Amino acid sequence: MNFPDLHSWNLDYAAAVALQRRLARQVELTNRLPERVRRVAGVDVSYRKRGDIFYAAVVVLDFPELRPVEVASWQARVDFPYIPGLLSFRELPVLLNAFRRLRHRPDLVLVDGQGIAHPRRCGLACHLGLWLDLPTVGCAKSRLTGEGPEPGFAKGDRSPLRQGGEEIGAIVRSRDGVRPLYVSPGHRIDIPTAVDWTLACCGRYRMPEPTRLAHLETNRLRREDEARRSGS
DNA sequence: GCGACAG
DNA sequence: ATCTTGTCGC
Repeated sequence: MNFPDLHSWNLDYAAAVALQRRLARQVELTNRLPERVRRVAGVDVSYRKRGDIFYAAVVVLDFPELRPVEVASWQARVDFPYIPGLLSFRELPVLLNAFRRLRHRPDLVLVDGQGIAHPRRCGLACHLGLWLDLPTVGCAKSRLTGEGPEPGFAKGDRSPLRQGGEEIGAIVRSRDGVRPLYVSPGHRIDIPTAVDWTLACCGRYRMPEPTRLAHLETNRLRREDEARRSGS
């Protein structure tokens, strides 16, 4: 897998928005998953509120066992600020570098953030899917845009997430009674299938196993690095 | 101008 | 995302 150098986007707000509009046209919303999905990956990024060092991790699990089979990570300084709608410009570079260290190519990637449930239909999951040329799903813990009714109480209950006339994702109950997830396609997958895979990857926790484990790994890395720094 | 706003 | 203590519920 080869990746261009992304250390500096060198983009202002208008240019980033323009780029997203172009990228959104390349997003595919039809299923292009292999007949048999054997490996599902989850990605996440962690950092301090007041700190520019980002820790990214990608965890690959086998399916349907959902056992971790490989972990890759990367850390780097990030200067791009958090701007609602431009999250991918902040987290994508360090994430791609973590992916670059991966030996096994996953069949599907679950992302902590939105897919097409984004003002310009180009959330982090879409941007990552396009870069990696892989099917991706956005599994966000909260809403960025769109509206929809509260889904039922039971695990698996869902309701459509819409913006204007279009359906951009689903509000999904991943466990009984928990706050729902905002699921939307990232790339090469449709909405119902994105929901199916999200639920298929959920164990006894609110977050799907791939992103949940990536989150744990990312926090472990940060604690480790911070301890290493204060001790030297 | 005002409110909303993934992580 | 992170900060941060105790507290409510299974």
